Amino acid sequence: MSTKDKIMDVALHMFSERGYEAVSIRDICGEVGIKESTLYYHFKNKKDILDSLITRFKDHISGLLSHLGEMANIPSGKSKKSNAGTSDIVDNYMMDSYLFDPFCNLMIRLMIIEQFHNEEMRALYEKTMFTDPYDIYLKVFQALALQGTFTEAQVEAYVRRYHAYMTTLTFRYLLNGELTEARKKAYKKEVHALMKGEMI
Amino acid sequence: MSTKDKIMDVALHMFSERGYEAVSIRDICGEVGIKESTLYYHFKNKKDILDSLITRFKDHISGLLSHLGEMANIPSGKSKKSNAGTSDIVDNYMMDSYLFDPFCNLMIRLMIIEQFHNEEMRALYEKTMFTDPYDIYLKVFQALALQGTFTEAQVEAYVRRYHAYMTTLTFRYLLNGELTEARKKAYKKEVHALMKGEMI
Amino acid sequence: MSTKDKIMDVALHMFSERGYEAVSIRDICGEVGIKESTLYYHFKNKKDILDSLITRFKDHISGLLSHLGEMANIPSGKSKKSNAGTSDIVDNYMMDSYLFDPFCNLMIRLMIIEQFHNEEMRALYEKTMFTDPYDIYLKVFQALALQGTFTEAQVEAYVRRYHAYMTTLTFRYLLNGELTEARKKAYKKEVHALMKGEMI
Amino acid sequence: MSTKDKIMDVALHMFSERGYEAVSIRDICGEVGIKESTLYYHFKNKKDILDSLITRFKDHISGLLSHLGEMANIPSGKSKKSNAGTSDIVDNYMMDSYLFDPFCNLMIRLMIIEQFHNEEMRALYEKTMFTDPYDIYLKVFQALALQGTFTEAQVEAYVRRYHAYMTTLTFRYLLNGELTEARKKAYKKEVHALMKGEMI
DNA sequence: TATGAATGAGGTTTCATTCAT
DNA sequence: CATGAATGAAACCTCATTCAT
Repeated sequence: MSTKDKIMDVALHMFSERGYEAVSIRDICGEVGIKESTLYYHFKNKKDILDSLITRFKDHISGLLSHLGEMANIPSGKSKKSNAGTSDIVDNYMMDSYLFDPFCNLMIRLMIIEQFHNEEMRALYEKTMFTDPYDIYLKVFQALALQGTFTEAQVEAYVRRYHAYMTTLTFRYLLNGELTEARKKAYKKEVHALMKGEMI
Repeated sequence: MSTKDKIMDVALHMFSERGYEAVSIRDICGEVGIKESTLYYHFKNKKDILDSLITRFKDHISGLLSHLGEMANIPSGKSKKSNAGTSDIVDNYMMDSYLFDPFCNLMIRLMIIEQFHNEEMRALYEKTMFTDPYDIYLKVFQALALQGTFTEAQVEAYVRRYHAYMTTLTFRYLLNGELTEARKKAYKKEVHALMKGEMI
Repeated sequence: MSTKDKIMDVALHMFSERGYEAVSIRDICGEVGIKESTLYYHFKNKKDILDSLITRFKDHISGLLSHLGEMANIPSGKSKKSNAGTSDIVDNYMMDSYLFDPFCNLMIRLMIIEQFHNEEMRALYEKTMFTDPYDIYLKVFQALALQGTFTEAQVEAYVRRYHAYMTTLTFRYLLNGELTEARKKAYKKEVHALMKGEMI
Repeated sequence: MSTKDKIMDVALHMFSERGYEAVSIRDICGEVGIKESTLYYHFKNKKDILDSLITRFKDHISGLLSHLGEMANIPSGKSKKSNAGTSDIVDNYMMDSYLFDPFCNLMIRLMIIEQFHNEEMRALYEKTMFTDPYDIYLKVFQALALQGTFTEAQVEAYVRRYHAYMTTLTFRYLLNGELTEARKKAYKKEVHALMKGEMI
């Protein structure tokens, strides 16, 4: 990993634990193993590290969303197979590539901290934690409705419900202490249980 | 308001916006209108302000819980009237005296920020945002079940669902930007709508 | 003991350990058990405590010296008895009432610390640790010479030697760590041994 | 001289006059001509300056002692010439390289101040002002005894006496006010006079 | 790329002191 | 006598940053 990447990695870990302001350049450099003056070769200033992280996060998110968009455009004439497919979307995209992804998970934590006093962060947080997921779930449930799993009239209520479960479980299990494999597994299992038990 | 209370008030507002570490004694004193040295007459050190806030919060919470405990012991032989009563518990205690309460709301925000690196905060956050509310809802729904609103078998699922809605809405509307009267009203309305629409 | 005396007592203990500047009003008041503002009822300011101590010390010293002066004027026609008497002077005055006296001992320690940067203290230190003792020993040895213990010609050399022993032992055993009874006893014994062994 | 050395030099001068605690970082930096923040580039904290001085002093001392040890091993078959040699040891090592040495002299003053409340300092002070010198004088006088200057039986008494003279004169003339060339000269002369006058 | 050396601004805290009660 | 409340100054130290090498 390049020095620049190492800096971003260490910075994100620290920012997401203690908040941007509470982390010092010294803290970061100490962990990376470079002198403070060296950091300024790679970044204009402290803010620049944060900005780079945000940019990288936005790119990651829009990558995910565009992937998802392509998927949605595939004609749904795929019978049963695609049923599994649609909820796999949630597993693969929402979980594996987003909530469970180390980079994204830490970015979410950082956003949660910063959104209280940073409007840019608030907007991003709102979008990536509430708006986007809702839209994704909506698409998924609409696809499921097309497959006859349930009626179109039920879609909105189901989406709301699913979104509520996912959000609560996320805050409770994924944005708390360290994100271990055990926690991910437990989270996934509980989501699937709720999906089957209360969604039909 | 005494100087000490003013300090705690200002400190909480700032801590809950920017996090404990990012707020300086200078910031607090500037807002309160005292010299920094004066603050140290009232508090041993910066940490002491935080500790005092936490103590006050814990007292507030345990006050609420004990009140609630007394309520639960009142025999439920009150027909329809008490139905309204049980969900009033949620309105009065969970909302008006907790989520909407200016002090508690800011303490929750502060806990959210600090829990990422402070184990004491994490435990308190887990308890006051997930464990305690769940237990409260459980009591309320058990009372409702006794009144025949729904079967006992349904209680657990309903509690889970209600908790999920409440939590998600709380994070989305009450722990975001400023807590206005409009937001509180909207929140209450939406909760009631969900309650009636999806809980029967 | 009056509050004022308690303050002086505590102050002297602290000053003689850590030096005047390094001891704070807070330290003193904390130990005495009063608030800082109370101290200013008894003393004009911090310097005033030190000045009071110095005044008290000077009074003590001049009391000792005038006592000693009276003794010296007593005609020495007392044969053997007065021999013991003259060296009792050293025991009673130099040791019991000066070097071993808790107040004086601590004042000497304080002077040692302060004399490095305080001319008033340097003068007092020079006088009470070198000049005065030398003069006292001189008187004692002159009395001893009159009794024929040794010749007048030897007096000066004996005084120099005795002074050197006393001073060295004092710095080594009495101005070091806590002044315990054991240390005093050991000191006295060693002085007497040297006196007998090397002074004839 | 490097900035770091300049800091240590200035710090020692100030510490040895007013005591470690009473000297502020500001005082030191003002004299050195740097900003306070610069000092923290060279030293971890204030204590680190003191520790560095102590380390340097201990190194210096052990350098002297090991030199002295080598000397002692040289066979004494050198007749009269070596007589002068043995007491030159005292002149060169105890005086020129220790008591008169600007660095050591100031360190001794510092130790005297600090030993009253700092056990590490007390031990160092005891060793370098009483124990080590006694051992050195013992070796010198034993060498002189071998040359027949006096009998072996007299050695211990002579060492005690010499040590007492040296110590007293040191406290009186070398650890008092500024250490001028005149004072050094006077001190040396007086020591030599005593040596010749009372030691035969 | 990386570092050594420096800095102004600001951080938390302690200092001696005052003054009304 | 004693305290509660306040303060300006100064203590030690950390901050992000710069710049020559």
